[in-house]
Amino acid sequence: MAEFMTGLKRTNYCGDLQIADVGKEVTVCGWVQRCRDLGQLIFIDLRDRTGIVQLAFNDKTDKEIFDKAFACRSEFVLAAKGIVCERSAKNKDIPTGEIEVVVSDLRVLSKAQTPPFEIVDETNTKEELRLKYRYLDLRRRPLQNNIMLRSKVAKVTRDYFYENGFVEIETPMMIKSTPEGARDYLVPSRVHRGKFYALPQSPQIYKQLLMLSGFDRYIQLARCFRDEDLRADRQPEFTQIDMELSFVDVDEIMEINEGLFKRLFKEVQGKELITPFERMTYKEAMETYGSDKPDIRFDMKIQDISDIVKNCGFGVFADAIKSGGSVKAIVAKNAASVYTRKEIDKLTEYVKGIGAKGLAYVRWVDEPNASFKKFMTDDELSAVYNKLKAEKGDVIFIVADKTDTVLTTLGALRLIVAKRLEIIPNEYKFLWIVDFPFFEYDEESGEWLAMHHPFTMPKEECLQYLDTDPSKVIAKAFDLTLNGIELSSGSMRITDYELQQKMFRALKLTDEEIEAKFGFLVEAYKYGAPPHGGMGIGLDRAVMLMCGADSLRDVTAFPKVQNASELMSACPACVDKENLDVLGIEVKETPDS
RNA sequence: GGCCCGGUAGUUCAGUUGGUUAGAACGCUAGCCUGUCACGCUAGAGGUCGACGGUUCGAACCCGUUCCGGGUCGCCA
Repeated sequence: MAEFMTGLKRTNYCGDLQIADVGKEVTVCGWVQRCRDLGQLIFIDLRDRTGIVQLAFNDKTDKEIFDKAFACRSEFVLAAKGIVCERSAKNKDIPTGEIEVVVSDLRVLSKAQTPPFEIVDETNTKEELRLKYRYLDLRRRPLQNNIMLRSKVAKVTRDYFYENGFVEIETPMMIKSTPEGARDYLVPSRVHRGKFYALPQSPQIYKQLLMLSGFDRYIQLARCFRDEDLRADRQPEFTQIDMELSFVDVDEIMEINEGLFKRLFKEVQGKELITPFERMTYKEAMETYGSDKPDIRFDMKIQDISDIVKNCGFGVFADAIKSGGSVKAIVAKNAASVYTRKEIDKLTEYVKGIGAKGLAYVRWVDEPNASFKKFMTDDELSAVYNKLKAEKGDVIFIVADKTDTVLTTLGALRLIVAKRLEIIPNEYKFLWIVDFPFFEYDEESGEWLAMHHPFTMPKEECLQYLDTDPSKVIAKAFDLTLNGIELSSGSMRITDYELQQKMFRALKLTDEEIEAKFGFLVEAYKYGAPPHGGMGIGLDRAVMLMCGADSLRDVTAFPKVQNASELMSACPACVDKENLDVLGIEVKETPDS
């Protein structure tokens, strides 16, 4: 039978007690980390979210309490009252190692079964098991720290925006499904048979309408939902620091966000960030890093050697250029010892998997040894090495294909190689990507689609190309990236009715489609709209990077796994037939579970 | 949906060419121990080898199917 706290009240957190507290009578509460039974002495490490403190029990002092301590096991929940004493044998390795609590009143508030895995900071236990017992995994120090850091980020974010005159407004979780973008999570309506709500992919439309209502600076820590496949940095539900500002242009939105990150890193990390952050156009990012979210903590830039090899005897290179593509390379410095023939073969398999036809390489151990050397003259080879500034010890990777393929392949390769060579410095490199193209050519349909969303404002000087050459239209859209991860995405919005109609027409939307999808929004803009734009910052990703975590699962209290289920509660799950009947839904196949 | 990796005690893993009773460490249980702090010492319990089917005299091991988890590509305006 568990005991109660009657007559006791917690006075201190475990981790807060110090040498200065010696002599004080305190009451601490927490979980048993570990018991050390020395016969006539027992030590119990008591843990709460602040740390660990040692409880000391002596057989001779109080037999009744000693026997209680003797029966304690890992993860029992205790309240202990006692005097803080200086230890005779100190432990310099832990913050509370100079003191201990000599217990005069001990309550076993809850016994505990042996947990399925040890609750320790460093664990090798498989994530699957830890996720099934997430509430136990969350007792572990690293996860507790991550979750508390996340809370602090949210707090500082609110402080910052409130101080800057933003209004926090909640937008609905049940909204109209819009067919653009990611797949929606749908919620069937009981009242309206056959109709559905959608969970928001972002509060996009609502925040724009709030600008029309005059709230001119809006902020929300918004829950967002996307029914797409997961990745380490992608959860189906996530939190976005969502904002929208009126009477501003791109620069001011960027500035506000730089201010936020400066503040966050200072208050949460104790780090000074240098602002403004670097900026790079989308075009430059793609051409030099093969990515719209380049990791600029290291170089290994993509270089073009098309000119040198366009007439060479190596068909793969020459043909690629003849058919409008290009030949480009990255140079991995001092990589020849790591990248053996076998290792390079693995990379070749990898690039084939992501769409390239193959991978040419030069492995320079003593002499440059090119995989294609028998097809090219010595002069041509030298020209390549000179152009790339390759040296002894380097490995050159070359891809020849359609230019897009070449760039994305080398961009992906660049990251893999850098990770393998361990040349990525441990620092924070923010980078704005600006001047995104407005349209994206879809090979399948042969149509130009909106790269961002159809309400994105094009740059004024590009409007002339709307009808003639969509590829030349640049959007007032920008992303903020950090260490190769997209942190946030923003844009200015179209506020002019005529221009919006023009954009819809450029996107080949019919009047019926416009009316059905965005009718209410289009109408709203007829009634007076301030110029406005905004951003959404992936809070989870930002916290992940600040924690140095590899996965969003490490910064989300109750995350979902790759197939979008939650292992602890076994969600999603079947529901009662009655519930379905009310909704008019018939499930054809019921899974066995 | 494609590709790659993994699943053996509570946990993390080892397991030879397919061969007798499937091992280790940690954890757990019990005993001893007055200054431990990853306490120490002694003893003990603990296994549907993810599941199903096949090959074989014999399967943790070989083959097939399937389930679960991870990574990745597609996807993510």
